[in-house]
Amino acid sequence: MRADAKRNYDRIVEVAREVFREQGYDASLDEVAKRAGVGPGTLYRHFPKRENLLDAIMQSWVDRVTEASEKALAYEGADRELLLRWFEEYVALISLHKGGPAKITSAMGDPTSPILTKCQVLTSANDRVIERLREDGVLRDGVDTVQVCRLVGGIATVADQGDLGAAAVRPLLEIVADGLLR
Amino acid sequence: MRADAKRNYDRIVEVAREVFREQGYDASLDEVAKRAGVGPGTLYRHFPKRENLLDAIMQSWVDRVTEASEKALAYEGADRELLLRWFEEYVALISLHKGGPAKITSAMGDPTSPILTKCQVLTSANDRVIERLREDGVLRDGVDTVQVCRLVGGIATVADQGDLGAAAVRPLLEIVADGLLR
DNA sequence: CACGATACGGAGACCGTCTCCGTTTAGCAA
DNA sequence: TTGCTAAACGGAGACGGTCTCCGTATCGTG
Repeated sequence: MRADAKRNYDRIVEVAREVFREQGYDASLDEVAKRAGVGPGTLYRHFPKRENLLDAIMQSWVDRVTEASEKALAYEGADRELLLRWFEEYVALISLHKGGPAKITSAMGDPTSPILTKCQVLTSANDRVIERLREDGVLRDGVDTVQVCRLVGGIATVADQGDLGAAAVRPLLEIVADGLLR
Repeated sequence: MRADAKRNYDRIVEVAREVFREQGYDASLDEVAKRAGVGPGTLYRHFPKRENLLDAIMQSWVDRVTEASEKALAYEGADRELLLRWFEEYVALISLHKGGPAKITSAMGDPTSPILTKCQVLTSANDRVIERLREDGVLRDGVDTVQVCRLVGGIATVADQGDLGAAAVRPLLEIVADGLLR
């Protein structure tokens, strides 16, 4: 990659992160290009689809994810509380941008999604928490990771779309947690 | 309303129902106008916002909703099964169109939404079921109708976006139901 | 420094939303 | 039936977003 290309690439990602946080995932890409001081052509060459840009933005995000799951697993307390803490982290992680919960949760079931690999990091982080509970023998029978992601992702999605705060989300997570534990 | 106006109004609603079912809630409105054989101006005069058109489409839907809740309440069996049957009806009702679950669930918390009144029909139908369970003393403490709508709406939303069938949705509903019952 | 590969960026095609306003029509009254 | 007016129509076009094409500029190597 040529030096000027890399400069533009980095700058676009940086600006896009800012713009998406401000305006959500459907912000204008020409706007991103303009703010980054490049032509739309340049942006679309580096990132042919909107998703490719999102993918690039998420590089730093994957680190956070693993970190969060490790933090949750390190918790020395009741299983229910461990699960709830993880759920809250999970919701926070996918809600960093407006529209994130819907985007990420639906990408999980779509093998062609460009952000699939990023989502898999999340699913496997979730899996570690779920496995731990299964080993403790406190998990409902027949539950799999994907189902948990869908349930929590669903809550995060409605919270995102309805501008609900953590206080409104917590009881919903508790209901799901209690449904998952035996 | 003049006769020709009414004719066009009705025709637009009819066509829109068809187009939305085919292409989802973000189908082109000019396309709707074209298929209805009217100019875009006519469409936008009758329905200044996309939501107004959705609202009109939903007139027949509200009848289905009350019917469904009555059917659920008439069920003579275990509370858990009653709740699950209602949940399945609920999901089906809001998933009639692609994008419906997200639209309807987020409209519930938005007092300015033009489809608010339609959603209230749904919330109060849900409320009747929840009240029945509360009277039976099988409901978890501190649960309110809105929370239930959000949980089930969340599941329906991810199912809608991920093209999940009833078979994948059922276990999720069971988990939520068990979390809601004591 | 020269030259080929690489990257840039803007003009513009395309599409959806929505408005403005000149034209048409319904429906009433004489 | 005819004439009139308020109501309704509908299409041209402004606007904004997406994305492409291609002539131009730049990098970095020989």
